[in-house]
Amino acid sequence: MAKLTVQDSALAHASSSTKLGHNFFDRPTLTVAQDLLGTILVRKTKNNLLSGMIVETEAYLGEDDPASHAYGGMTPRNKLMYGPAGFAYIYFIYGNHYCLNFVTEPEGFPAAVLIRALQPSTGLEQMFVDRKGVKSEIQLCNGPGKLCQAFQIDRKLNGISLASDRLFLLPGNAPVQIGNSGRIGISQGQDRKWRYYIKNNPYVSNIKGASR
DNA sequence: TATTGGATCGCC
DNA sequence: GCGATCCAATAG
Repeated sequence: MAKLTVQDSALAHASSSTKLGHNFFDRPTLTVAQDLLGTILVRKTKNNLLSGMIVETEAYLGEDDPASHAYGGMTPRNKLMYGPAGFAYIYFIYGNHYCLNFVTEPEGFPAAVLIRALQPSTGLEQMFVDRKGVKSEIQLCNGPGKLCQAFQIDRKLNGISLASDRLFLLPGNAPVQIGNSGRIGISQGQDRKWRYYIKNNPYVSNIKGASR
């Protein structure tokens, strides 16, 4: 592992009291999606410590949201969305990529927040290895599939608790300016402007036509 | 069992 | 702009 800075060491030894806990996630999903902006995602593997600031999220909310996996009711795949808040829901998409979500709201109500982009802060050297071919920091985590590749997140972590030491969140350091828009890559539900991002942050995913 | 299309990405 | 590539969900 690369040498750690003082700040990285603090991440590595984050106590359970500093992590965002169940009561952070067990709230209205649109609130959580916005409050996640500026928080720090931490990933620990056997050999690596990785972290980054969340700069873009999307909310998927209820069985009547036509863009949600929970649209039309519970299935084996979306079952986690109905479970208690504070767990990771990770799925495989388009035959190539994983997407990371955090389950929100009380048990029984299906909802989650998709993490769409991060500003990487720890472990960039390893991220460049895993994101083969990427040239600039900007491209490491500026998309939901990209950040899963950079953070070594796949189906093995599906259902993991965010109180675990392998994947957790720390509070942000400063308030952020929030913008919003329709969600990306969906064919229905564009009337719900449930994508949130940090204004003027260069690590937000670059989608043609999406507002900045 | 077969078919369809997807909360994406990277190359053309 | 389009193909890759796998799998969940649904229909038959």
